Amino acid sequence: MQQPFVPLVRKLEQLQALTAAQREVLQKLPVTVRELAPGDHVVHEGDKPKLVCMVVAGVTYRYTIVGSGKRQIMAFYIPGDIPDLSSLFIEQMDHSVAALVPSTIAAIPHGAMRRLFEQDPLLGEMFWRETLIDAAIIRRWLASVGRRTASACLAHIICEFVTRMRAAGLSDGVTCDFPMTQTDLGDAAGLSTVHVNRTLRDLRDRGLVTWGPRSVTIHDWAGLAALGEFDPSYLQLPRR
Amino acid sequence: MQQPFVPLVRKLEQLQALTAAQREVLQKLPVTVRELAPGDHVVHEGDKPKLVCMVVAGVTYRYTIVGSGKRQIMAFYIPGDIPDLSSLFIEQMDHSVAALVPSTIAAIPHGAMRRLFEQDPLLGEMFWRETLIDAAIIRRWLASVGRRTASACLAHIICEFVTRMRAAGLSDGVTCDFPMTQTDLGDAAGLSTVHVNRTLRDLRDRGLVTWGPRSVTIHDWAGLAALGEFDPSYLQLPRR
DNA sequence: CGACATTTTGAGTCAGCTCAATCAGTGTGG
DNA sequence: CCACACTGATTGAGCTGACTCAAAATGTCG
Repeated sequence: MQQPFVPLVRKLEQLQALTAAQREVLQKLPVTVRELAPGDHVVHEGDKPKLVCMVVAGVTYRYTIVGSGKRQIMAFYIPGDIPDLSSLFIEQMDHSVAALVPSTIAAIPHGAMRRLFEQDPLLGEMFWRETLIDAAIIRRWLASVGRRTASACLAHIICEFVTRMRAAGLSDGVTCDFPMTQTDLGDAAGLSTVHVNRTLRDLRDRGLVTWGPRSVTIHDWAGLAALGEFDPSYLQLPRR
Repeated sequence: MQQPFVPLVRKLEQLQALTAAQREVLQKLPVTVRELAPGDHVVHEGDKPKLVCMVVAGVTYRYTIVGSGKRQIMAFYIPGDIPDLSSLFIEQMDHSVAALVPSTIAAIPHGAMRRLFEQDPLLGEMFWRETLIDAAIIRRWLASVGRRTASACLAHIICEFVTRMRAAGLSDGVTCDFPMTQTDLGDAAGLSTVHVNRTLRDLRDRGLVTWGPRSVTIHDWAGLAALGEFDPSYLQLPRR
């Protein structure tokens, strides 16, 4: 099976190359690999995890349920991401993380992560930076949900996901696995499933994207990015 | 004038007492104190700051402007908060921070912060934790804006602000300075000013809150919290 | 093939929007 | 002390983007 740290190392190295020692320290972290079926939870709201979970393969998402029973998805996580890194410093989960598709995750004990940061504070700062990028993504979503139209919001979500998948080496930037259902997209964008359906049809009718089985193809990147006001700089990816 | 670090030390000590050494190291950080008028900027989107700015007095807010010219406010910051701590690890600002009312901020050079974290990694982790709480707040806003009604969203914002002000020793939990205009609240909640006005009137008519000049009084905390589905645990305040 | 999940469409409704005034509070200059 | 300017709160009226309910069509998978 794939070395679990490959996606993470790849991501961290986008900022700056790791030393051989750093790479080795990472790869020696004690991990427990786990396979998840769609809908299986990584953590539940209210849990007090003693591990952090890194996505190795698949897609997971962060969500919460509000009083009326509605769900708000707050992020999608792809290989290399650590959705619950915050549990290292915030004891109790204030949201849940679950798998969207069959996924592989690697659990690392909190203690091992803490020792890693003591041993190599620069690695600690790199992880801190990752949590800041995660926050920047959420702020973009907030701006989209609060102040953009349904079509702009969905266009932004599509552009962002494909860009991140591309950076992870999982898309060529044109066609991309896209496993979210229309219900998922609605819960991410604060829209009803019906309205997502009509809005996506509109994107298709405008010649921006087409849909395959659990995948998208972007036919007019400039048009889609303009519609979604998507500027990837907040993702802190290397210009390519 | 007030020691600039008093609000920050107070906030950090809510988790655990600082050692005398830690308190001293903090208070020896080189700061430049600056007074801001309402609307003055701490940083602009696109800037590459070389300082971080701590709120000493007043209120600042984080916002971005979307393509249509609409503004989305993404956080309010009160004394003790460091709105742009992320600039330490993310070079370019992807949003702006400005003063809502006459405010005092203290600027600390990035280099001094970095040395602080080297010198005392535990302090570094405390600051990391603060950025994670900031992210948790944004996620709550996302859930509110995406999936709650206008009245619930505004009730949540009010409860959260008063709770944080209380924790900072700036409110008794009943009456609180509340300097946001209805336009500001709309830009925070993703609503129009007109609708904010009607929704706030509704909260008043239900006997939940009354409004003074730049202040609120909460008459029925349980009712307001229930309406806004407000559970303060995500703020990581000590139970009192 | 059957059961279930997902997408699609139609039709009617409504929360929240825009436009347009009006009213109230505050500060400023004369 | 008053007129004026300006900001912010309030109200009315009509509109619309997005919602809900309901059902049909299309996958998908054991």
